[in-house]
Amino acid sequence: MNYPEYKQPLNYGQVGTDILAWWKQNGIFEKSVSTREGKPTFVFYEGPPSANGAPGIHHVMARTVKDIFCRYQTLLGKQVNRKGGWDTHGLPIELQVEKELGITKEDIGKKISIEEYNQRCRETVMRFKAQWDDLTEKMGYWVDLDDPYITFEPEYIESCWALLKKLYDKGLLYKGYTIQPYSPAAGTGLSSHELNQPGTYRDVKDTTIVAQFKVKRDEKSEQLFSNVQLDEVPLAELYGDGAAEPDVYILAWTTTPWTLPANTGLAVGKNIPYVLVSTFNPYTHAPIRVVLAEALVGKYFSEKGKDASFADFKPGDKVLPWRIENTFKGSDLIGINYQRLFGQDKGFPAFEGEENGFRVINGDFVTTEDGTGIVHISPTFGADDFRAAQLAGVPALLVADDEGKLGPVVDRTGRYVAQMGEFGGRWVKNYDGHDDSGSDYKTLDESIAIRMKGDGTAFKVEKYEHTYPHCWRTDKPVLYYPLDSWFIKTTAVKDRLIELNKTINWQPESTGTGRFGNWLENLVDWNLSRSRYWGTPLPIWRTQDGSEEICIGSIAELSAEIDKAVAAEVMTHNPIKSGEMTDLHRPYVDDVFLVSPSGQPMYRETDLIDVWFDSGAMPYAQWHYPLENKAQFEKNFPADFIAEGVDQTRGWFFTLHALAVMLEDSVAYKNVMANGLVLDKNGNKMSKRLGNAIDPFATINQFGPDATRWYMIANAQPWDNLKFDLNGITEVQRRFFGTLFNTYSFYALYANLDGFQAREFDRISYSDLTELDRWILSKLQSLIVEVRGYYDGYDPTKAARAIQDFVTDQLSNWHVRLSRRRFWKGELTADKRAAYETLQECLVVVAQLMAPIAPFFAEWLYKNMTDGMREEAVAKNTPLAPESVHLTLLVEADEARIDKALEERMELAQRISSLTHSLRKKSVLKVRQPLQRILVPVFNETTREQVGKMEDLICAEVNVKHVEFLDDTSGVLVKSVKPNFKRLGQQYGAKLKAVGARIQQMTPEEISTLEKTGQLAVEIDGEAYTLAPDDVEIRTQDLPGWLVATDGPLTVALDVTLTDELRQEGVARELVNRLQNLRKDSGLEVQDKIQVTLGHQPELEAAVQSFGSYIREEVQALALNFAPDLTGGSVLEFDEYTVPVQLEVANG
RNA sequence: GGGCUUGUAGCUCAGGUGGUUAGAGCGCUACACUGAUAAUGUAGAGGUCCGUGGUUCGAGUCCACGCAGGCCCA
Repeated sequence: MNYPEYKQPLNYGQVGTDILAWWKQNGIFEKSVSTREGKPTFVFYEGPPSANGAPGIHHVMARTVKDIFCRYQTLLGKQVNRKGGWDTHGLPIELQVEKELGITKEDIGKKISIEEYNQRCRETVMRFKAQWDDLTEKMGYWVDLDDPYITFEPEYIESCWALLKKLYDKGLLYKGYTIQPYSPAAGTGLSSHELNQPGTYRDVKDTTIVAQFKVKRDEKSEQLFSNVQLDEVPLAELYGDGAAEPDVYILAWTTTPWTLPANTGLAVGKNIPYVLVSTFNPYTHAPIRVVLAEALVGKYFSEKGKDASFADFKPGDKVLPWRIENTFKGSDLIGINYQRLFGQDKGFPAFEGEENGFRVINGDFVTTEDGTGIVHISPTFGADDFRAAQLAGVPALLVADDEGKLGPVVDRTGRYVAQMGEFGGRWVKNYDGHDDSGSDYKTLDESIAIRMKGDGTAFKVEKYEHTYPHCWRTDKPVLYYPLDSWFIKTTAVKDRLIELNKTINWQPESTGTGRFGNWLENLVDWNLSRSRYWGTPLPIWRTQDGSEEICIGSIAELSAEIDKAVAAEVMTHNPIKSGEMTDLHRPYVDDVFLVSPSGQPMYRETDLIDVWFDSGAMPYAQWHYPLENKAQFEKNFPADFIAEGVDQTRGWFFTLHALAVMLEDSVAYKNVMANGLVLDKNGNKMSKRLGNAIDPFATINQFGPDATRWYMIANAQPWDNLKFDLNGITEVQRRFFGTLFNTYSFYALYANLDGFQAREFDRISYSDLTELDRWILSKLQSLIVEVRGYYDGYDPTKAARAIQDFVTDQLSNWHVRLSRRRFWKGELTADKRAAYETLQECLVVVAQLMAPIAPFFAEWLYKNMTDGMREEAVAKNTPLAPESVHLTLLVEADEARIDKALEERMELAQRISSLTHSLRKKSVLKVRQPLQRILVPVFNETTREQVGKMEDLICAEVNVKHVEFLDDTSGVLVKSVKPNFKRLGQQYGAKLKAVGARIQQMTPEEISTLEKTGQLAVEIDGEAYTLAPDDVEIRTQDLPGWLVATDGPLTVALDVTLTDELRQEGVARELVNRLQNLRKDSGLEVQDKIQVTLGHQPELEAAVQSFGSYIREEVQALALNFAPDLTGGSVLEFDEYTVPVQLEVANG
């Protein structure tokens, strides 16, 4: 047997297992790299996963994408090294350890030492490595698992240090502060993760204030004082005689009144409309004018008070009279100065830069959803505030502490500092748990509100319920508070980041230009600091006062510095030299003290660095570069290709890019694919909690890795979210893999029967092939071009769909179906050889094309198809010499064999066949009943010629004797016209409707005139038009007296006349069919010869009389006789009668 | 709240540069076929192309504003 045969259905899981074992045994992955030694490289970076949890089905998705392009490039002959990696640091690991130990961060250093804690993290982080490795293998992801980079290893950390020092030396590493969520009661900053804990956001009732900020009258603000409206109505008329001109205030709302004394700016939206309103202060009843967003006027002023009499207003009236005086845009207000709410005159401190504060600035976050459309800015207590103020050059209110160090007006315990006048020492919120139950107890917010009411600077004070984040540990409200951090000055290279990003090929493009591009446009400095324990320590040592510092770039450098410290008696000995310190993590680095040039001791900054730095540093650190392996690094930088989930856009994709630009002035990757999420079949996120997570192992086990991968890739484009439905895999398995398997089985069955073995040489020459063979080979070449194009363009979905359509629609359902007789009939003729060779070529090429996506099945198919050819191939070193499809070179399309005309006329044949089948169906004539002819109307020679060439094929497929053509001259065609709107629209524009209607009314005579003379004069609405043939599409509508079917311009008519001969042939074919069934039911092999005896039946006898030899040949009968007295045996059932039959296997 | 993204048949998806009758596969119904048979063929049912406005002779397609889902960021 030349070709292995398999039982139906094929066990795809088993194919995966078997091929995997074979790969391992023969080191195929290693060979796929080593056999490409010296060839051009394709550089791929593995984004390191974290092995502290079990892998999920979405990892199969992401890794399939990676694998596809690495395998494809290998097929192109490139060398693709794939170094694996593990991400080992970070918060999720710490949290997991804390959960398992039942501790919190506060217990670290108390209940458990940092050393023990980090040891636990180190053990935990690789806990699921075995499962990950198992999945990697089973899903067929080829990556080097033996020599991965691991981010917690000293060499890796040392590389990170070296890179940090490079940045430090370039002046790109600095210490500053940002506004972060902070828990005063716990004395610690909170990560966004901690803020996202369930229950942190709670509804609270706070005192809120709409504050009035008094505008300073100057050039900028003059527009608020003198304008048309006000001039028209004398003041006296409004407020009574002798009234002074009212002050103008800007209104701003806050839910945190305690931040008002720290206000230094007001933000407006540039394009938001604002109004100036005359009214009274509801508490002091003083006449005032206020500025607020037009959209929010209704929130503060009732309809009743609109344009009401000001003179009649009396203190105590509920309804405030008001009138709009003027409108402005936000941009008009920017730059206006106002008076500080709690100024030095009221006993509050002066501060640096004060002269630049108390201005109206732009804030792109300002909305008119709530408040007044103007946002009070206190740069030390809000992230937006901080940014907007920084952009506008508005200072923060900072005061000096006892040591002269500047800080915000709230200390780290949550109290106002002493300088804060009458409020000095007050708690911002109740962080110390003091008794606040007394009836005369006032919160700070309330005290401030009372004071402001008295000052006439409060426009509205009310309790308001809103959601506010709380510390998950202390249950106290979070403060947004300035905290020290180390930053990488990414903003310094912003333009270069943007410029180089434009050279990166993003798939999909919108992620690169949109999500990533916008992120770069709005770049802020990269906050590196993390106040944690398990991570890469920041290698910076500082003196107590921060005046001297050093950034360490290697272990050797650290050791040398320690020596200096030992000499200065800051350290007793050098733990690196003594071998005590082999790990660069905390706490060991914290126990290292260095000495500054001026002799001061230096302590390490206790921060760890952002884990994203770890992964972004992998192009360098995976080779322990820049400390060694320069050549290795340069050979593998930048990457040709990376792929991860779209959620990595601001994670790994960014850190890779940022570091590459800052360190190498280069992109880190040339092509990048951002794949979407894997959701459950209803479009919900998968989660273990909801129980809708798919187990990747069970899935691969059940369906095999190939169907799983194929489904994921073919169903939706990788960058779209995938609604993962196991039924989809079943469908892929049945429709695609099932069909492909059947096609192979079909080939194997008959090739083995014939003892046929395909060879690379000694094949039927191309020119001797039939149209059908040349057609599928032409389609195959077109497919190669198409699929290569899709892979080259990083579009695996289209590649998969093209392969799938070729296999199911073209190869299986047309070529093989029409070729079946060629395979099962008679001796191994040249035509039969041609059929085998054609199918063989198609299957081998399909195996290659599908190999990147379905590596196991492709291997199975390739080996089954070519193992018998291997020996000769190896001897002659031909393309089929490699033992594995993954070691081959992807076939190039032979463009000379692409015959577009042939492809077109085959499509015509397919459509004509389909139409004929549908006609048979309508007249209830089964395909087994031969018919005399079909009629095809043709309007031009080309169509006639094309269909003519396909006549035999069409006849065979639809079982008719002839295809006849009907041309125009016959005069029997009834035609119809359809307006060509595209052309008409361009020509007639608005007149198109009338012209179109007129065309649809064209008479047969007019159609004929248009066709013959090439033009037609018509009158529409009294105007004369001349129609050209291109203006319409002419098609056959009907053939009177015939049964017709149409498909666009194509029409087919079927001759349903039955002659005696046709009838007899029909009976003969029925008989063949019944006998074939009987053969099959009797369990005969395809090659068994038989002897048949039939009972007496006139119609059958007549049919046998005329078509005996045909019948005998079809059913492989040596004899076919009638016996009038035949009894027993089987019975053949025909439409109208039954006949006894005896079937014997003939000997010999 | 912002950025990006998706929305077309029961389900999964196609639908260059606008062209009047919006397609495919699966599923469903009916019939046929039965030496690829857990396959195949033919026919049928199934659509406010998320909504509203606009541009246009003409919008699934272009524009604006919304709605819903998703991701990231505040």
